[in-house]
Amino acid sequence: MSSEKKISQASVIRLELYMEYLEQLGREGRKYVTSKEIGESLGIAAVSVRQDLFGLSSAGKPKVGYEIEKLLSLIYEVFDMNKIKKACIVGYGNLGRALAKSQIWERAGYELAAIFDNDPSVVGTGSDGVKVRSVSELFGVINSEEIRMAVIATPAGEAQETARLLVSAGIKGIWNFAPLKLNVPDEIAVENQSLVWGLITLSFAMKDVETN
Amino acid sequence: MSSEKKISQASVIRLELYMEYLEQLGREGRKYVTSKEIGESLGIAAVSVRQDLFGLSSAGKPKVGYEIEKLLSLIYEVFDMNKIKKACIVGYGNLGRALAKSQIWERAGYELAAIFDNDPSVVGTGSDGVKVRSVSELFGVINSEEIRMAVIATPAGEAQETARLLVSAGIKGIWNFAPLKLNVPDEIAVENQSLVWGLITLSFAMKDVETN
DNA sequence: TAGATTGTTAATCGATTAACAATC
DNA sequence: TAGATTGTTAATCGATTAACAATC
Repeated sequence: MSSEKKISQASVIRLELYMEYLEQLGREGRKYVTSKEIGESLGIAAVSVRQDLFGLSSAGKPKVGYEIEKLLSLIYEVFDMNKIKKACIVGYGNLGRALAKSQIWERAGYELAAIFDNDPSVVGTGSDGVKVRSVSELFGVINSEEIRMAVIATPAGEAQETARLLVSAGIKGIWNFAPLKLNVPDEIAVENQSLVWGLITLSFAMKDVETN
Repeated sequence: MSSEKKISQASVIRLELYMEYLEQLGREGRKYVTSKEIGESLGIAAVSVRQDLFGLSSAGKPKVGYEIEKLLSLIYEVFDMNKIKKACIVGYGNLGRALAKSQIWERAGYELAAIFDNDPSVVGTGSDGVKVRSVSELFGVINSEEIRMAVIATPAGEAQETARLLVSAGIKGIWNFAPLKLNVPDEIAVENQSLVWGLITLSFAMKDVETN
């Protein structure tokens, strides 16, 4: 049914940039924007912008450009932002707490439905009405609440075992903050966002610039 | 002086994976590892592993494999992890606090030297001996302490102005958590690690799998 | 030695950029 | 209409994979 072209990982990153930029233009009351303007504002070649939007089967108008509202609808659709999906967090340390309190859930179309932690001293506390439960309840809660996405914010040493447990409970996508490759079945989507790897990547880029 | 080959962004990500894996093998007392074993453990083609290590001018031994300690030294060098560099955080909200308290600094070779925030109610508080200062002190402190790397953990609306200020103070690399493209001079390294973009990327991957 | 594994060039694949016809 | 901009194919570029000689 879906006649969509394949959207590359690089294109996904750019579409996220376009989304923020288009929303900003929308707030300023703009109706249309050209690939040239998007490209110049974001440091991307206009032809790359057109290719990315071509991948969305987007309908721009020659000479006028792309209708901002329509383009945003297509992007929201691609990112599955229109329906509310349930998420849970495993690990309620500093990072887990920051994530729980952040506004990313609403922004991306999620409801934070559960939080799990092993530490008895945090079980029962919570954030905005979501109580922290024991990991022993993880399997049952994910099943009964039909949660399909989970965040791993545990210590690195517990990440692999947590992933195994999550998959057995029916989780289909894992947002992994532990700095290691999770061993999970191919059909499980994993997005790694290890903070330390981000920091190291920046160190590399800074060293690179110096050396030149 | 550096005869290093160009290391691609994709290779950097893989080298981070190798690093964690090699350290684990080292803790288990292993001395050598082959590209085949690294590849199979991390889901990467062995020839890709060899190409990445070739980029490091690494000296493996045919039939034996790569010496783990030597390989790790080369990776630490590439990631500039051997010398302590100074970092600062701008924005002491939930995310800024989680970052300040995390162990990533030591891991990646940084010393968290300063924290800045605009909110008078958090100025003066702090984390592990690092006091939160007013943003009005930012320029002076970065200059006198010779800090060259900064984290932007401010609200998105303040990120661009913060970046401008940081660059004017002499910062050379920015770890940006705001979901937008920062407009900075080309020679400034920027690593974007917007949490909401990570979450959206996962949503896309999950949708992709469903559709197939 | 024979066999396994590296180092490195060549081939393939995919993503970016160029070109340009279609069209508003 | 003329000119600007999109949509889309072709060309280029870079990264991944294949091939295989060197070598331990």
